[in-house]
Amino acid sequence: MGIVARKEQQKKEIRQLILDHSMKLFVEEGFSHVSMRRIAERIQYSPTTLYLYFKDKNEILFHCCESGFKMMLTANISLSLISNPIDRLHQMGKNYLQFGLEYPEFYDLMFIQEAPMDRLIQMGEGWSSGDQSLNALKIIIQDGMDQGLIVPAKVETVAMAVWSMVHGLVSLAIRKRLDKLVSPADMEQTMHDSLDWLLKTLKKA
Amino acid sequence: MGIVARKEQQKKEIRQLILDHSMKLFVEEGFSHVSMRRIAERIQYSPTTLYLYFKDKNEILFHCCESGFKMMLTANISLSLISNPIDRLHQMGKNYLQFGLEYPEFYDLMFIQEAPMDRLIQMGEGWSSGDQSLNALKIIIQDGMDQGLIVPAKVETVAMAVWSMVHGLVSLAIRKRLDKLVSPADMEQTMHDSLDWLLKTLKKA
DNA sequence: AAACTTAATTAACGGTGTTAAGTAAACAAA
DNA sequence: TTTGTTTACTTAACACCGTTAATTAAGTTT
Repeated sequence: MGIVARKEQQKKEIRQLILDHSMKLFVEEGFSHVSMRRIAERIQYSPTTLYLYFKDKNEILFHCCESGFKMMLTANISLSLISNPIDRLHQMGKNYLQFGLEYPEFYDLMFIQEAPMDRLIQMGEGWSSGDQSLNALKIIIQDGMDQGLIVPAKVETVAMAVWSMVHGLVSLAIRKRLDKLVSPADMEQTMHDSLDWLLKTLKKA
Repeated sequence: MGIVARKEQQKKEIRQLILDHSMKLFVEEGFSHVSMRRIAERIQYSPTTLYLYFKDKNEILFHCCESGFKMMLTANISLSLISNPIDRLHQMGKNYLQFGLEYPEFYDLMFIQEAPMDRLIQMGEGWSSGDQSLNALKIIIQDGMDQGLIVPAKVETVAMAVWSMVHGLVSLAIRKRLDKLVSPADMEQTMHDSLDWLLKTLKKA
């Protein structure tokens, strides 16, 4: 039994090796340059070996996606120090923008590409990391309403509105759609201004 | 001279033929299934013939993109009948959501894919259709502020915020990221609720 | 009729995700 | 210890993709 356990350990190690180098490829050379053959080349294995550890490319992307969500969650741990719901929501938004601009390739994978979602839908359930962030958003908004700081409304509606705006900002920026609205130099600032504006308008008068 | 003119006319007709069938492919089989070879197959030409009429695939995508913007503009002509800036902005948002949900493949091309923008950046200038919609948005917001209906702020900031939210809604929906927040049956309604909520919060108290 | 121009083609290159078949080493049973 | 079997991996191949170069066939000009 000791042998079979060690074998499983080795299998896990190679799985992780594949994922690690996949993520490195994202960051270093961009999402579009990540192919099964390139990943294989990096870890000095044949391309087909990857299929012994993952069903297909989507499964690899999905796991990289998961890592992205974990990065996002760890960036948000300091949020618990902020007690005021509005301030916490504001900081959460800032973190979201910062993450998107700092790791555009990961953001792409997590919120824009359809490949990882195809895998997710295929699995049926789960996506704990993603749900977790979403729940955190809903709870903050609910808290804000309970404390009379946010104009009351259906939580899902406001959550969707807030998330959509920050996602809209990041995804339009990543896909170069904001260039005609503001100069590249002012872009990041204006994005944060828009977030500030939302938070201000959100507050109960 | 008559002959050379007719030749040019024919060249334009084939160009248009390529674009028409490309757009049909989008609508009928989805963006991912549009390849040079598939387009060529549809118009009964060899794949390489396309390169006699367009520089590369991005150029075809860019022109399809342009057609998408024209569709959007014609959907917005009735806006001029609405005098109240808030109402006009609201209807503009509704039209935006409707367009995105009705023609997701076109929306994808216009606001999500990077291919058409690469072509645009390569050309340096232009993109009149896109700029036109953006200007319309800015003018409405400016009008609203001038008439004291919208809380005053920098126009670019509010325009970016509003656009980002509706784009966020559509793109998250298209990329299946809203499924965990609301059930598919309630999605369209909740998206409109979020838009309504924004317009309500936007109004000057 | 010969020379030239144009429009379209076939063949090919290097790339992609993925599957099937083959190989060599490690292990199990005789 | 030798035989059979499982395991880990590779090579070869398929069917696509965007794109370029070379080639053919038709039409126009001289």
